[in-house]
Amino acid sequence: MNAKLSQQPDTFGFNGNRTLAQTSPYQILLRAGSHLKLLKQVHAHIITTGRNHHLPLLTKLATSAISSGAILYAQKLFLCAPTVDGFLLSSLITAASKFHFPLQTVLFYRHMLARNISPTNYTYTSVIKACAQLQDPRTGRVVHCHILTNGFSLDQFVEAALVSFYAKIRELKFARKMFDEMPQKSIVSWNSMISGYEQNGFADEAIMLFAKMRELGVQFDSATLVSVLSACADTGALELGSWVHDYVKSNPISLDVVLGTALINMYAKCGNVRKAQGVFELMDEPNVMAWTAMISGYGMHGFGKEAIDLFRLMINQGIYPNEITFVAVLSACAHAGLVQAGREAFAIMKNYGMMPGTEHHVCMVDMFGRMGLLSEAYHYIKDLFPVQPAPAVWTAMLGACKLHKNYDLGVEVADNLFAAEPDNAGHYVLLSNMYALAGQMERVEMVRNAAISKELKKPAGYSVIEIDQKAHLFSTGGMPHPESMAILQFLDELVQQIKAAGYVPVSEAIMHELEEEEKECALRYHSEKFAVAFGLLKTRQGVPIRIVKNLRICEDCHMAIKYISLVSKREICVRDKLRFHHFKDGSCSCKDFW
DNA sequence: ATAGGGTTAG
Repeated sequence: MNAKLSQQPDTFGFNGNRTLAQTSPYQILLRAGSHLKLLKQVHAHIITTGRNHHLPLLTKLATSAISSGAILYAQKLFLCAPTVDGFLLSSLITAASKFHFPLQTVLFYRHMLARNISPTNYTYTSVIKACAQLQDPRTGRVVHCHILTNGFSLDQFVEAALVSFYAKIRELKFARKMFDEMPQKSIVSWNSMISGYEQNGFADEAIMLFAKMRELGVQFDSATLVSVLSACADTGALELGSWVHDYVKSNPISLDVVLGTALINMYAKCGNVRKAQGVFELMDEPNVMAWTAMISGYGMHGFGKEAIDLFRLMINQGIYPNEITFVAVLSACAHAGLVQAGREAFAIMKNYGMMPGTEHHVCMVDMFGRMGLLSEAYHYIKDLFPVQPAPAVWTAMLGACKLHKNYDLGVEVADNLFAAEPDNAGHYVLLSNMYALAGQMERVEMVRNAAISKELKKPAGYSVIEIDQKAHLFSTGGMPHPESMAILQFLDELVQQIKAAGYVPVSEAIMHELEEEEKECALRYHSEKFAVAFGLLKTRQGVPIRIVKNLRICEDCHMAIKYISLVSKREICVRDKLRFHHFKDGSCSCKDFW
């Protein structure tokens, strides 16, 4: 609205009283758009012409102020208003919610209740959305009660807002119950539910619900597909992701920047960075998120130079990078060993008014550490003082000490990590390995005792491989795969073959198993070896094998899979917690910076 | 005289 005028504020103004006198105050307000300065001029005009008791004018003025971001101004207007009616309050509520002032939305709602003004379904959608943004379950539930008692629980919009609210406060079971019980499910409620699953880490449920949507013949839209693509990216479901892409191409769904970015992200995280590139290159006007997704995609595949070049191109095109862009760039430099480029990128952050945060620190330490610049990495951490390094920074440093076999420094770093986050079970293997390597057996014992007394369990590693659109999961924890005997037999043969080719198992550092039970299923092989063997058994020669793993790949599996790619003449692509490893002809794209 | 909703990307 008024885009033309709002882009040219200089052309607006009070050029003499004649213009003013001929224009109605409301018209002037509309023309002011969402320019606070102009709005204030109009406000002054309203006052000087004695119209500041006029509620409709004040209402429009207040909502315009909110749209310009001036929530305080709007609140003052409200407090100074001679009278208040339902119209003013509901306008304030919807505007405050729409322009992301959730706290004020709820405050205005309280005013509404205090004045015995009856809310409408419009009011409730805005207020519930605000509660979701605030992550405020209590207020949200109270408002839900108001909805029930006032008879708005069957309103399509209100219901969708409630499903979205419960999903966003991670009450997914309840959200699903509401969703299932809705007699009329709008497309937005489907989308809310699917996105709720995906955002909370339940990608499989998101995909299953989408499957149900298709089964029932429910129409879906671009927002649905965006969430589905994110779910595909989470689980590495390339086949479904590609289906979505094909669907978009052959149906009248516009490939806008959001959908395009979701596609880039999906292809990159499913191992096909060239396809991601193809989507990016076809985008009309990629914004900062699209550029960042592409840079990040290059980075996780080890294409550091491509990432840097794209970043420079982005800057040259006048796209303003944000914090996440810099994480993508620095991480790309770390994974490709581009120390100098990383330093330069880090240095220009301040030109964009940004302070490096934890994730940037982790990237820098990781980058120096991987390249063996341990002392530089360590000084980087020390120079953060008085900022206390986050545990993730110590983890990166510890990994570097292990990689470059500096056990003295490693012990010191491990002590810091243990002190910083004694309850994180994910660190225990790394910690006890480092202490064991340094011969500090009493510290190994300490970690072990801490784990036992706090009943901490290290997260179970698993690997997933998608075959004929079906995901097969291999895990040290849960259920064994139905064909595990045959797979194990094949794997044993495979290991004999790669040993003959020169593979020597990398002996694990002395590992203290935390529990006997774990030792029992401490199978001969990690899950990724199982998944690779299964993939070789189930797919034809020439078909690349793609594995998604939840933890980082270990040195031994990395070595073994290099040899497997050699003897089986197969391309094997493993996505681990941090990055991709493309194995081919006996070597890996990560250049052994696993 | 006045306005307005729930879902989606890095």
